[in-house]
Parts: sequence; C-alpha cells; structure tokens
Amino acid sequence: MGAFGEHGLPERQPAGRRRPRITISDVSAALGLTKSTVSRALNGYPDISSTTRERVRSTAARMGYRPLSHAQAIRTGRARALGLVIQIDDHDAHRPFLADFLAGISFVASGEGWTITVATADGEAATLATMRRLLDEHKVDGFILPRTLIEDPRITLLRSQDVPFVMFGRTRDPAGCAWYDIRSEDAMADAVRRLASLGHRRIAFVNGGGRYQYSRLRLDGFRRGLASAGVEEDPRLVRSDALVPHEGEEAAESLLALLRPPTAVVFAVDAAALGLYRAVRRRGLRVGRHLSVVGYDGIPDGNHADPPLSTYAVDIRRAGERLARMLIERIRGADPERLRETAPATFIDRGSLAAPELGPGDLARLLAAGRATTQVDNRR
Amino acid sequence: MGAFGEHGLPERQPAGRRRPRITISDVSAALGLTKSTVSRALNGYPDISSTTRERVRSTAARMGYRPLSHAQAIRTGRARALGLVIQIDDHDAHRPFLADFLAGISFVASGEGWTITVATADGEAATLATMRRLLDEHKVDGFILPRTLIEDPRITLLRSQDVPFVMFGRTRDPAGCAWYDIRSEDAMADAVRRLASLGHRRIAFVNGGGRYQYSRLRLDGFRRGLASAGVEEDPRLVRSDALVPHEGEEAAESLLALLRPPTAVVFAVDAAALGLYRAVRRRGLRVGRHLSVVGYDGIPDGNHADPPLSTYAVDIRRAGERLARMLIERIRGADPERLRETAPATFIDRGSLAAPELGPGDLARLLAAGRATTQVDNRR
DNA sequence: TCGCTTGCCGAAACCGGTTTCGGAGAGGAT
DNA sequence: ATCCTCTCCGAAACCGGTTTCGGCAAGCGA
Repeated sequence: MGAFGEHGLPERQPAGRRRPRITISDVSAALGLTKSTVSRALNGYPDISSTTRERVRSTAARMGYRPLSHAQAIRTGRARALGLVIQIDDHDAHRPFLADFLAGISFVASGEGWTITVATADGEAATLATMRRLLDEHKVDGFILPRTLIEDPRITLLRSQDVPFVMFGRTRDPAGCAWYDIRSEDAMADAVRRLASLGHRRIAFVNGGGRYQYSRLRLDGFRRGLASAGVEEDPRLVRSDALVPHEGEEAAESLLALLRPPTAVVFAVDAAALGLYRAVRRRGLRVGRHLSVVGYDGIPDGNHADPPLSTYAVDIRRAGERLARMLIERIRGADPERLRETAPATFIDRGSLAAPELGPGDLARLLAAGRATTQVDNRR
Repeated sequence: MGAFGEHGLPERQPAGRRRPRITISDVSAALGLTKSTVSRALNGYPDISSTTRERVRSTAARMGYRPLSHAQAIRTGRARALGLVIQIDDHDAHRPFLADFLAGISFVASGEGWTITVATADGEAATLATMRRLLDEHKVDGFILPRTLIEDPRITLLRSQDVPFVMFGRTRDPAGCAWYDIRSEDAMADAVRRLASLGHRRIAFVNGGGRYQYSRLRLDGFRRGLASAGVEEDPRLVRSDALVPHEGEEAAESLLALLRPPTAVVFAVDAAALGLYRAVRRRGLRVGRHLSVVGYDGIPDGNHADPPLSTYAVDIRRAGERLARMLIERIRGADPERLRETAPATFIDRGSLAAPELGPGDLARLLAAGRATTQVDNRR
C-alpha cells in the first residue's frame, strides 16, 4: 500500500543545487588512506594506531564530514533515530505538554546527531502495528513510551524483540525496563498533608484512569498522606477515572451531593479538577473559599481558572531530555536496570486552597440551599 | 559533536530475536529473476513486461516485502520522510494543537509508508541550522513549514536548495510555494458582521504578531467586515502583537480605558482573548453581557472560560492531513503552484457575544465606577 | 534470407558506509 | 640470522537496494 509508486514512471526531483556531501571516500582520499581505515578510526576500533586515529578524526572534523546515517544503517541496522508513538485516542491531559516533551527529546537527540521519528496512532492495536512497522523498516533504534500502563502491551512487544526502550512512568513488572518518572505519589501525599495542616479533615481524592500505573501510585500517595496527617480514610470520598473536565465535574457533583461533603478535593489530574470549578460555580460557591482544590500536572489552563488552580507542576521538558539521554545510552548497550530515575513535582500555590471556612455540615447546608436556587443541569 | 562515538569500542546491540526482514534478494530468488529486474518491476520501469511486473508485484506483496527506505535512500537520496521543525520560542497559541496536527500528518504519511521526522529548535537561527542538518544528512525529503512569516527565511533557504516544501499559511512572495491555509480573514470579517448585526457599532480588533502573514490578512478581513457592515473604522480601536493572555489583557486594558470604549472586541488569537476576561472580571463586569468578545483558533481553554469563548475553530488535523498529502505530491514532482488550498474556519457560538446592553457612554461610566472600587493593579 | 529494430531481462557497477580477512613490517626472543 | 608474534593497515566482500549497460531473441521490412 503505497510502498511502491502507483505512478507510472518514477519522477525525479528537480536538479537540486545543494552542494554535494562529503563522503568517507573524500576523507580517505585526502588522507591517503582507505575508507575502511577511516571508518575504523572514526568508530574507535583498537586496530588503528592512536596517531592515525587522531589524524583521521581531525581532518574529518575539519572537512565537515558526517557519516550518512542510512548508509550506516544498512549495514549496522542502526538508524540513529529515536521512536515516539503517540496514542491520540487517549484523554488529552498531556497534549498541552507535547511540544515541551518533544523539545526536551529533540534537544538531546540533536546534540548527539540523532533524530526523532514520531507517529500517531488511534488505539492500542494501531500503536503496536505502527511500532512494528517502524521496527521492521529499521526506522528507529528504540522507543520512548509515554504514559505507561500497569500492563503494557508495548512492553511485551519490545521485550520479545529485544528492542531498547525507556518508559515515561513506571510499570508493574519492571524486569528489563528503564524509566524516568515523576514521583506523583509524593505530590499527592504532600497535598493531603498541606490540606490537613490548614485544618481540613474531610479530604476527597479524584483519581485518574485505572489502567495507568500512575493512578495506583497516586492513590497510594493519597492514603499515605492521610495516614501521616492522622486523618482516617473515608472510602466514600474517593473517585476514579476522571481525566477530562467533564468527568471531573461528575466526580465533583457526586462528592458535593454527599451528606457530609468534603471541604477539600485532591485531583490526580488538573484537567479533571477544572470540571470541579463548573460544579462549584453552578452552586454559587467559590473555589478556594468554600472548597479547597489542588490538582496535578501544571497545565496552563489551570492558570486561567478563577481562582487559578494550585497544582503540582511537572517539568516535562526535562523529562524528555532525560528520557532521550537514557534511551541513547540504552541503545548503546547500557544496563536498563541502571537507567531508572525519578524526580519530584513542584507545588505551585495559586490560591485554590485555603483553611476551611465552613465545616462539612455548614457546607452541606449551603450546598442544599444553592441547589434550590440554581438550575441543577445547565451543564453543556 | 557526538557524530562519532566518544565511547571506545562500538557496543553491539544484544542479539535481537526479530525475525529477519524479507529483502529484495529473497523475492528475486523466489521468482527466479535478478534483483535488478525485481527492482525495476516494482518501480514501474517501462522495460519490464507487464506480465512480469504483475508477477513480481503479487509475489512481493504475498511475501510481505517492503523495501528498506535507507537502502533506497543511499542511491536515490530519498528517505521517504517528511520533516517538521517546530520553533518553540514562539508564543504557545498553537501548542495545544500540536498533537492534532501531528495526527493529521501521521495519518497520511503512514498510509503511504512514509515517516515523520520532527525536531524542535529555539529561535530562527537554530531552526535554519536544524533544517540544514536534516537536509545535509538526507534525513528528510521535504518540509512542512508551520506558521509562515511574511518574510520567511526558511523559504529562502529551501528555495535556494530546491528542496520541496509546503507551508501552513500563505506568504508575501508566493513564487514556487505550495500551501494550505485557513481563510482567517473571512472569519474576522464574519465576526464583525455578526457583531454589527447584533447592534454593535464600536468594535475593536486585537491582532496577533506582526511578523506573521496571517496578521496582515486578519486585519484586512476585519476592515472588510467593517466596510460591509457600514461601520466606520476607528484607528483607536485597533491593537496588535497580542499572542498570549498577558498581552491580550494589556490590550483590553487600554481599550477599556478609552473615553468611548468598544462594546465588542474581535481577537485574532484566542489565547489573547482570554486575557480580556481577566481585565473585565477585575472590573466586576461580565463578558458577553457588558462586553462581547469573539476569538479565533478554537483552543480548548476557551471552553473553560466563563462564559465560554465564542470563536472560529480550525480543523488542525485536517490541515495536517492536507499538508502531508501535498508535500508527498510535491516531492514526487507536482507543480507547487498547483498545490494551493484554503479552507474556512467554523464559527462556534459559546455565548461570549450578545447584543450590546449598554452604549459606549454608559459602559464608560460603568468602567469608571468599577475602577474606583477595584484595585487597578492586582494583576499577577 | 538477411539485417535492423525493439522488447525484455541479466550482469555488473554503484551508492556510502561497515566488517572480515590477510599480509606487510617492526620488534623481540632464541 | 631465523622465527614468531604483534601492530597496523589495505583489499575486498558485504549490506539492500538502484541504475547503467549490453545482449539475446523475437519481429519486422526489404
């Protein structure tokens, strides 16, 4: 399908005026050596004397020679390209960060003379098929896997083919896996402690998607925070699978409808937290005053909410940089179990959490009153 | 710089268990032909009989043969890869759309067996350097240029090297250029007419960045809208270079400070329009009621504003699809002047514009009163 | 029947690299 | 002086394709 031209004759590119590249033969001719010697010198083979090696390296650099990666790839199988397959049917929580993520990856890759091959895929099957195609055509030497699942079929595929990869996020079975991750569980615990120290005792948690490894970790973190703050956990205050504003709004609705509603809500995902604003606004109440909220991710939209959403921001560009670095090392043969790194998220206080103005009881009465005077279902 | 390994010995990849690829030699052996015949048959050379051609094509397809693009590239110079260099120091108006844009490009490219090589660059010089590197290493066969400038150095570079490219957006000197663009000027004109038909007479315009071609077009569209609605243009109601909320906020401030402030504001960029919300909210007024606003882009954040921002949405995924298709045709030799296409934006009414409740005079008085009771400078 | 096209395919060179193999020359031990 | 071992590099094969060149056989006109 399209691999061979449907067009009759192969068209030629208009005669380009690009100056001809400098090939390894040019370098070897200039040095009076054979290209095999030049190749081995540049690749650090031990059977080339150090003086020759230096001579070759310096003149190659002076002449501006850079090997053609596909010419190398045809023999070595390495294309010096990092693969990134983005599954687009997912919730769009991470979309605003894609540019930063790519910037981080690209910064490191470019510095090493590598390139990035990206593809998008619609659904899990398409993602795997795309990865297979990229591998089959030797287009990439390894993959960066965004958004790791608890059970991730991509890992299964890559493991079975011995393809190097690094994950953004941890997974259940870590054997042979390299990763970079943000300790979002610590952020959740910190959020709870922060709220508790402000005086909150009824603290709810709205988690993200159940298939993601991070959801498991963040729930653990939330519980750890409760425990360390000496607050007893109330299972009625926990929701899950809220990834977009609409889902967050529903979760907020059900929490606010409780007999003893929470005075503070911790969201695992910023985008879902924005949904709570709608629910609160509809009741004529105000976030930060009547209900404290804290999110996670640091999406820019949070800054435009009223009041701006306090959250734990992730340095996604740095994540891209580290992942690219790790993947290159991994492709070069580094032990994956040595390539594991986590970093903290940083709290940004924008004013959406404060000491509770009302107890749960008063809040419940206020909510009941608000419900009476407002249309319940004017959500779009 | 990293082109040759700093590492002593070249490490080898752990012995992969991937099943070996099917090469052209496998196909030729199975057919009892030489690989040159197979190659010419698959590429549609006229000196291969049609019966042989079909025989070759069918068995190649049956065996699952797909040519290795770098092996081809080394002789042909074509890598079957589309290049996309994203300049990240720009305003982030288009960042939320990057995933959709990539999805569109990837959808078409994958279908044709092509891949996408992306890179990010910080600043114009870095962008050009990155493009040169990708060309020099034959990593890409052509470029998709996002966000065309009025005078675009990328075009100069690519023209001088006879490299195929397509632009997202038009440019001043269209010679040899292929493009896809949204007729945002029509959207601006439509916005003005829409507001005028609601009764607005003082309609302001806040434009985007001056270097972009679209800014010129959108200003023209705004003026055309005024003319067709029979409203006289007031130069005091036009601002420019507002790309992010903060800049939009400043523009809004200066407009609201006028003796006869506008009752409606058309923004060339949604992100800037969000800044107006802050200025209006600070005065205790309400968008849609006291001041009508309409934006352009269709960013998701607009949906979470209060009231949600009416805007002209762009189908960015389709833009990616069309651009990828056009670039592939362009690389195959199509006439660039034939590859030009525009599409309309679609208006989305979310309630941020309405009939003027107050005349400019009343609004000015209200603003003055609001200013007295509110801190003027509590913006962050 | 002969010569000359024409259609069709094989042989081989080529693209720009990498890798294997072997041998020349230096140096050391005997 | 001879032999043996290293050190270091050249020659050539190779990777998986494309493209040039040439030649065989069929078809055609004279």
